[in-house]
Amino acid sequence: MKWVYIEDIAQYDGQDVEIRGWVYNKRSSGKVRFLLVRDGTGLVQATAFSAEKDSPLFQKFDRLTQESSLVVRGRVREDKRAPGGYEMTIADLDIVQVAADYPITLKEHSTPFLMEHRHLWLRSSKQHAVLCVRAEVVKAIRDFFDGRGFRLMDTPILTPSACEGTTTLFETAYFDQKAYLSQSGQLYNEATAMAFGKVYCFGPTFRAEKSKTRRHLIEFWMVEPEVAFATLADIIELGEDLVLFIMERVLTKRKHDLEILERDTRPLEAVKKPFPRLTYDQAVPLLREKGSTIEWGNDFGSPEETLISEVYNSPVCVTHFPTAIKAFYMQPAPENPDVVLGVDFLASEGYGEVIGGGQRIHDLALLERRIEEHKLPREAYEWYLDLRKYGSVPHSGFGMGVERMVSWLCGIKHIRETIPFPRLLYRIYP
RNA sequence: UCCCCGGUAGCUCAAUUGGCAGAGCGGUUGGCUGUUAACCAAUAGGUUGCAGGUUCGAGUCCUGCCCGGGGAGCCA
Repeated sequence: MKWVYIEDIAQYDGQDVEIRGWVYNKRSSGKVRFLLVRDGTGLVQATAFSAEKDSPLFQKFDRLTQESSLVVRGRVREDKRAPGGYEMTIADLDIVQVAADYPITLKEHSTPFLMEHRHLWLRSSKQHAVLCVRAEVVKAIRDFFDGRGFRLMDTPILTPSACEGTTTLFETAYFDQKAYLSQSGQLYNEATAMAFGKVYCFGPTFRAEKSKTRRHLIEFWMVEPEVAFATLADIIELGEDLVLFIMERVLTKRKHDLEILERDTRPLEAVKKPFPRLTYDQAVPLLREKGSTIEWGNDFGSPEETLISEVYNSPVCVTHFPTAIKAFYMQPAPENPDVVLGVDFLASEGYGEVIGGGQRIHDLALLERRIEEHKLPREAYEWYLDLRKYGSVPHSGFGMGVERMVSWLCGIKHIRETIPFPRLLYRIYP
């Protein structure tokens, strides 16, 4: 008998097939038995009928517990009463293993309990849906950049020095030296961009920040494109196109998962190019008008991001932040060196910053001065300064946080559910 | 690091002013020919996070600690 996956079951209407999976739930009603089977691709109801209640099939059925593994064989038929619209009439079943008391029931559980059982929680339908969306987002990101002639240039995870500060780095032994886990591939991206023109890196990044909010992970995935000769305006457009590309892909290919998540997709469908642009100078009075106490020169906090996303029914691009609060490599605006050519993309519906980036300093003398002002060890940046000695050009790039994007698309409030095994401030298990 | 909240059965939660520690789910047993987190009946299940204190009496009040959740700062 043919082994098929549940996601393909509609193609086998009227045929005998075999499904290999796990018990999601079961119900019995005298001489009828209902089994909800999942196989990783979907859920299907399998039904067993028998005139005698002690039939061998029923005896096997009654031994099954939640999450027991099994092989069921039977005929597929359309049935409106079944969840999913198709049902299998069980001819025979083999038990692979009878599961011990499964801790996660179909009833409510607290977050600490579910996080403790994350390795099992992944089997639940909503977690399954979120992670399918994540996989689709990752695929969309790669398709987007590969389709536009970007070269994937992976940057190292073990690095000899900080990209920005030094307080948020994980330190590790590197034989007789110290190494740090990467918190951004950007500096290396600038080198590969000068070699390949358009590049991106995509991988995990690590920040030892004692952040304990629904928007932060200690280990998260970031995609970072870098484009030689691109200006701030070019990179903003690239970011818009990327966001729209991912959104369209997920809305078409993961529609079913968004339904499972009960995501109202109308706000996502309404997102259009161009996103509203707002300079920092314009944002500050707007925020104060809405009740924020922000002063010119302060960075946005999460309340400020939420306020802005409430004003616009769209993602918003905020640009030209004060030089003092941004990274050392940010290019000052030509008309006003107190602000930089940087951009933050704030997602709609209060999902916060999903993209941050901008134009990098390409002038050697200015970059040297900034490294000094930020009290960074010059010797660690010699290679980086070389990029400004040998054919320096204006260039720009950004970083997009995968988990924040997934959380926005899925309408999931907490970022920890958007990665299979989240690393959090007080949780590294499982 | 700081602020707020919580910890009672396997799970989710109750417990009046400090006065017999309970319910639903899950488990087990039985019943039911179309269930949708099925339903009905019965049943087992407790070091109330840990240590100390107040009291005739503490799940409840006090002190310290541990663990977790939400937020700030910082950021994607």
